[in-house]
Amino acid sequence: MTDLLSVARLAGVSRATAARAFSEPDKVREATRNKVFAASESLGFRPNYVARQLRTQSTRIIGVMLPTLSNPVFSEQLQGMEHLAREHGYALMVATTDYDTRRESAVLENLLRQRVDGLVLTVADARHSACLALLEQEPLPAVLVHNPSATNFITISVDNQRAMQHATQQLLTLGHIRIGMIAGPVQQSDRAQLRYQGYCGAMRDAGLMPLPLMEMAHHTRIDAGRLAALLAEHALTALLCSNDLLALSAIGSLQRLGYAVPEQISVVGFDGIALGEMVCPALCSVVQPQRELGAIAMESLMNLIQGVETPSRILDFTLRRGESIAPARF
Amino acid sequence: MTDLLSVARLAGVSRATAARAFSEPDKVREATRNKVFAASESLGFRPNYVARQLRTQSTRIIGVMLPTLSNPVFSEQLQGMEHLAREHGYALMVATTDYDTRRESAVLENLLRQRVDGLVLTVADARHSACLALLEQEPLPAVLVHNPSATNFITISVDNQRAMQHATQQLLTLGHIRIGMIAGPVQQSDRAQLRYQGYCGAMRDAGLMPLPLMEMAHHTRIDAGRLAALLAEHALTALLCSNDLLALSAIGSLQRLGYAVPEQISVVGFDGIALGEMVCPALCSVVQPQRELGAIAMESLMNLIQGVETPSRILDFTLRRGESIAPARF
DNA sequence: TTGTAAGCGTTATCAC
DNA sequence: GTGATAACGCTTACAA
Repeated sequence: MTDLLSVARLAGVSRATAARAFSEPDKVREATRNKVFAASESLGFRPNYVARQLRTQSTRIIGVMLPTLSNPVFSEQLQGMEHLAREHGYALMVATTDYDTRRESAVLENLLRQRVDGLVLTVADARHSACLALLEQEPLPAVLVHNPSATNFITISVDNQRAMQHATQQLLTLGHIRIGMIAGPVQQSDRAQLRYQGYCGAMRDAGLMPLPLMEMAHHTRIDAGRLAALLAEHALTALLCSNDLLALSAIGSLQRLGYAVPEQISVVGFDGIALGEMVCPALCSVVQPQRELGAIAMESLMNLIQGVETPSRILDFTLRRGESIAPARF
Repeated sequence: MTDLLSVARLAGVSRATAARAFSEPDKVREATRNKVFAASESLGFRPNYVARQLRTQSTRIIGVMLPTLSNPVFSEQLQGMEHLAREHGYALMVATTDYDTRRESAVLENLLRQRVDGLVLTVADARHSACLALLEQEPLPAVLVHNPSATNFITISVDNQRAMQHATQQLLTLGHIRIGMIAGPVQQSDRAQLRYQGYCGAMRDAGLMPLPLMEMAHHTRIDAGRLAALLAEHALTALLCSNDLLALSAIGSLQRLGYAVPEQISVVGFDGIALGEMVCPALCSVVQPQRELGAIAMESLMNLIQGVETPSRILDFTLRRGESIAPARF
């Protein structure tokens, strides 16, 4: 691959002039500039960003760390970040962790070695995170998404607890009393824990005993057998799920078990993934602005990088009514 | 940030020795090595990959270009690639194009300037792609996913045409005759076109006239009004969809329109996304191994980078029966 | 086993 | 306006 020096030679100018022709075109006489461009063209010159990065000490790369891309919440978030980063001329280096804290640390270390200009990350549990502890020592601009419990960082998220509390109240308003909640591996998700607290709060406010959280082995798939047992044991009429995939999986399982949704049992999800609206019954869900979470996080990071102070933000959620909840029947 | 020279000085050795302590530990006496590590530790040294990349002319970064991350097919594929790349010590630089050929070219140029060691890409239409034309001139290892029509490249995909032909035959076997097909913007997807050809082939083989492809404005969402018109006009009893999101959207719309699926109308999707299995009725779909497509593409790329010749591959599909198709009723 | 020194392809700081 | 030259932080012959 040709370099700037060859271009300069072919154009009959110095390397400095060739460089200027690209970066500060008006500081170069037009004739010279054209010679440089012609030479560049004929040699198939392509600027080497790595060299530039080393020299300028700035990579224009943003490191992105996410638990998984198999959940649309995160891939939509990533899509939102990608668009915004591109607008600002930044590229994305993306890594996933599968909710594994050791991978979180390894990924972070890698990104730091790559000298990314900033980070947008979502960790499994911000309160017990070696990775965040390390990051705190670093002067690198960083924004967390979905991790409001990381109080030492700038975070972008919705109020998970209040959101789930709101959803629970909605069910209570519909006359439900025996309401249960399921989640994926809860140790791996501070979000799920906050959502459970929201459920508990709403139940207690209504003078009801919250049920223990039913924990599934997988973040996004129901164990139909255990679900059936849970329903029977507590005679549930409504089910809250800590995310939409779990909720959709629950609805499918329930229907196969012979339950009518929402006539016999109401189901509520969390996240508001696009698919939830398409299926029938449309999923009732706490909608968080998925792309916007990513886009705003990236926008905030861009500010930080430019030295502009930027606040943490709690974005609004909405409860999408859908068709998967109905008044309780007695 | 500290550099190797400072570490070396603190350890009382030369820069070369410090470097070797990291890259070829056994070529350094243990005592020296420990001095280096200790110095490195106390200074908080972190290798600068950018400098290494410039020096070694190898970034250990793979460029990834995908149409969108909003379709699980692609995000799963990316997930598969990410795992494999990480295993091999490569990082991923990810960009999306929204099926826009101009963005494809821009993204490619960027990735080339970043001097990625290889590329895994999925383009909108491999037969008309400025981006691939450019790439052909480059000596860079590259693998295409989902673009079997790119004959000058190594491609990993399923046989889209045969797969859709198979699905269509399945419907024919069930007694369906009036079978229609819908797709997203077909100009933007060579895959959709291949799938349509598969449908046409099966229909003709059965002595039936294929219907024109019904093109939706969006890749992943149905226009319910137009769908209804289509159904009525041709009195369809079965509907093929060029992807699963479209199919799920179609099922939802149909149910809201009062159709029973599959009793009145059978629906078949394409891709085999995980969600399709969860909903009820479970989506009948041509399943392609999404993660594997990504993983194998990345594996092939790793081979290419090491100079090992690697063939294009057509992976097997399976038809998942699901619950969204049934025998035709007369 | 360790040190010296050149070089990767830029950008930036000087002079002219 | 343009040119010479020194970094940026690392790897790697080659020497010692």
